[in-house]
Amino acid sequence: MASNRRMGPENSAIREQLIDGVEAVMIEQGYGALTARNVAERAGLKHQLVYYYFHSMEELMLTAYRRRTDQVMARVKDATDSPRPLQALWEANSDPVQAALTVEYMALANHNDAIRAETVEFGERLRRTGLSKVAERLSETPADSAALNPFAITMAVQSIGAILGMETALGISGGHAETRALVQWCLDQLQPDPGD
Amino acid sequence: MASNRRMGPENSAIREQLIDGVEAVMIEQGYGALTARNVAERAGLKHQLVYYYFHSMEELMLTAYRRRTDQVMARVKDATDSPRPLQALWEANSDPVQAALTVEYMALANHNDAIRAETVEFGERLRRTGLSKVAERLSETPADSAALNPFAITMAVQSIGAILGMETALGISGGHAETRALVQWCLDQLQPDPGD
DNA sequence: GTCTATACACCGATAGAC
DNA sequence: GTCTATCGGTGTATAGAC
Repeated sequence: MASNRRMGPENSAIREQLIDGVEAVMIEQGYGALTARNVAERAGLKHQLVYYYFHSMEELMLTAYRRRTDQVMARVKDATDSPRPLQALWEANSDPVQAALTVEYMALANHNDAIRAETVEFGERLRRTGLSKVAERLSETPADSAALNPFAITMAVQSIGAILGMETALGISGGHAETRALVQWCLDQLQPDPGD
Repeated sequence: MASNRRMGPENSAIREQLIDGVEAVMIEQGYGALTARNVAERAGLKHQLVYYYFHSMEELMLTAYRRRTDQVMARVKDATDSPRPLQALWEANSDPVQAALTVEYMALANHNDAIRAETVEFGERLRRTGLSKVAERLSETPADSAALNPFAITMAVQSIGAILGMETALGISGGHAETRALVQWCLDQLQPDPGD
């Protein structure tokens, strides 16, 4: 199984270019087109270099996925540090390009054990991260129901934002304006804009 | 372009078996594994039969997709005919197997023009269909805000249900119980169960 | 209707030259 | 570090025998 092929260093610029290539192919052609030849060509490199820097395509994919989850996590942390964490989460969550990539990785996760394991761990961690500051702020406003659980509100906001982004990426727009208005109304009830 | 290859009839049982094969492969291995060989083998047939009943893999995929959208549409119509259309939509929308298939087709739609066109048309139509009865019922209850638009509520319920299903399919469960409680609370406010 | 045989392209992965 | 060359395997699609 383990071959004794020569391998390149982990801090190489070429390595990063290959990972960039994975994301480009993923966005432009989808996970089905993730081949060593496509990825390398997209990065202006020869396809054999993939196997100099990575043991397999699988390893390259997983490395690229981890780089992305780190970036998303950082963005969510920034959002929750803002004065209106729910508002920030909402705005950060409906970018169509990110949504298209998310769909692609979710589909991949459904059929690839390594990506799935990473996705589950990341998904749970992401929700907890988004949660803490939201819970803090939410406790400052009078809740009129036990149903207004911070976990649930965070998930609702993230879910609606995610689907809005996915649909926008495809070109579906029916009901979007109305939905944005509804969410905004809810957010304003829960955490009034200090500027108002 | 157009070859004059012999083609089988459109009302053949083998045709349906091939379409069943597409869905099986889609669920078990993902759209990346949608090859004539895989699909036919899954249906217990030789791969050349694909090209006797369909002009191309593309045509087979599109045919399978249309069969599925018809089924989903029928299910949503049933839901909206129930006494609590929103409640029915909610329950019909978070099935993990369906959600996994939906993710797969959304990813495919992002990179395949024919599937995308079909998805956009279907998505807009599905939302309008879910909408009519919801609007009707909603107008019977006193609305305390213009934000409670039927379009928006339908989309919110469908979005949260879809993400719940997708995450469940992967194995993510954090916050799900809380979110279900929140949605149920909202639904009960909007359309109280006549049985209560 | 269904099969064998075949075309040609592309895949992951490796060996070894430079 | 990066390249040429190569392996066996699999993909779509077609022609033609049965």
